[in-house]
Amino acid sequence: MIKKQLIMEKALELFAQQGIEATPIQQITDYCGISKGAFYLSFKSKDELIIDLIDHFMMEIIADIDYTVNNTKNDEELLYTFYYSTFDSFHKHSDFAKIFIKEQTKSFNEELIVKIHYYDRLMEGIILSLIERLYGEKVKHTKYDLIYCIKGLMNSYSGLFLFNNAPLNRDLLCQSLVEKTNLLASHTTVPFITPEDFQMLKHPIKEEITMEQIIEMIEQILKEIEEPIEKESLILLKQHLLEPTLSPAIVKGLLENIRNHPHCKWVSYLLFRYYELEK
Amino acid sequence: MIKKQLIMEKALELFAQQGIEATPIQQITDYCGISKGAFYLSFKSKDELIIDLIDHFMMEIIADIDYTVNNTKNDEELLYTFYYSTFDSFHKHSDFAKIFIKEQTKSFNEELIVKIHYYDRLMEGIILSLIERLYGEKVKHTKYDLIYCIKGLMNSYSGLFLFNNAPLNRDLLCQSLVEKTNLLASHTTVPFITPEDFQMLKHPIKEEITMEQIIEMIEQILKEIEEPIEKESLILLKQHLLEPTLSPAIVKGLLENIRNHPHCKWVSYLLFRYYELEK
DNA sequence: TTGACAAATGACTTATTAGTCATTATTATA
DNA sequence: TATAATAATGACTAATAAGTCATTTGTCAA
Repeated sequence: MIKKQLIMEKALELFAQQGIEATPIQQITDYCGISKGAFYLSFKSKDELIIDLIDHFMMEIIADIDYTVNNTKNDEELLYTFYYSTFDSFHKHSDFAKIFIKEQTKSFNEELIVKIHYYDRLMEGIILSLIERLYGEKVKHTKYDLIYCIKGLMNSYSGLFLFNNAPLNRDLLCQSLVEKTNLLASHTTVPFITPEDFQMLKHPIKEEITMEQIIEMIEQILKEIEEPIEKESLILLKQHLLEPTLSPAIVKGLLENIRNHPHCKWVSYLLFRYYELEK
Repeated sequence: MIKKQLIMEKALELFAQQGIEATPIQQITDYCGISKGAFYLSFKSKDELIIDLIDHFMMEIIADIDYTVNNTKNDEELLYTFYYSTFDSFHKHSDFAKIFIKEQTKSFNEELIVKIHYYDRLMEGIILSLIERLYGEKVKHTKYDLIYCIKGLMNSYSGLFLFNNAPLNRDLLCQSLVEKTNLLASHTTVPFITPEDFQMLKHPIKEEITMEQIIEMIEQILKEIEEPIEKESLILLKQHLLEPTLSPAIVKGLLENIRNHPHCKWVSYLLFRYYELEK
């Protein structure tokens, strides 16, 4: 279903320029060169389009960052790599990042708010595991507080480069943030957010995903993509889920095959977790 | 014009609950117990209401913070006082802070975007003068960078308390932020934002205001308020602007009279600056 | 070539809401 | 009390945009 992708791309562009509310379906379809009716063959409603956009891009962004963090073996580079891949993702999907940062909540439906919360918690989870890995016991009392500092810094500086088209020195930015993070992690003695506070902001980061859900997602993706390698890899992975026959090396290779396809990032991330191929 | 105030208050409440776009004029007027037509006797349009809300509250918040900072003589307390009065203002006007944080930009008209920029720059100006006063030459190369750190921290933690009705320990929060700010100010060696970058984000913070504009504002306020003391003080201050006759002590006293009236905060702030009664 | 099926179209329906204005109610004044 | 001036009303207009569906267009197998 290539049409769906076209609509999502063009809609995102218009949303970033004008805002979501200010962009009528008609304008999106005109921009795509299709009829208004055709839109409703791909999406049930405008809200569904918005939800799909958020899911698509947040999944991709988070899967990217998490993968990068998990595959950086050298602790010295970890923090830098984290910031770098985060800003890299924001930059790559800057249209999405713009609407996401600026149009949070509004009134919108409950589903959207829950979604945004969910991805926010996921991001916090990644940051937390990074902090624990880097600083361990030293930040026992300050680690949850540190999460909010990191989020604040990221937000402040990313706004700067999303809404200013001046080219910026991403290397310097990341070095600078690494220094700041290390400073705060090493010397903070008065944390504001305690472990209890953090728990209180409930909604577990987990949300275990079942094998059935993954299979369903694979079937969905199979309908959407054409590339033969990715397609075959997905089919094999699906069969392996139903009845394990492949060796770990083959599974890992298949996952590498699909990892960089935009439609597969999320599912490959979930499968990596499912098979615990990395920690 | 008490009607205008009523509409602003009720509208703010509904905006904070449902979002601006999602709140029709009819609902606001119903909530006020007036007719729809009456709305248009007070405001030319819905956009004017929004602009007025932003002006009213931003002026009050910024005047408050600036006044507090300028009247804290003890440098030891300065940073703490700054954070405390900021969060105090956010808390006092939490409905406004909510819509302001969440609904930035959208598509909206040019005027709004310029307004928001303007107040953002004003806030940066206050933070900058605070940093310069506290750390002086030591932060020559990092002060502009520090501004973005402080803004990021404020944003991160204020979001936490605006959208979580749990009571929070504001004293601890401020102590914690003071420590963080001091850490960053004392040890940062790799700033990201250079003085040149900061200049590039142009639009001067100044925007000098003329005496005529102040007089016009006073006349506007005189139509809106009833309290006799404030009213007389304003009339005397206006006369003094046209033809200086009062001693500095009397002027200062008159300004103190109006300082805490919601409608007068901005004008009193401007007059303080105009007479340079404090630095 | 034809007929069956699917894909695509865009005029239409329905709903919402900003803003207007002729009419009515209220208040002030003579 | 009568009259003029002002304030308030809400039915109405006009504009916009989401979503529908009868009709047209395109595709492909027989």
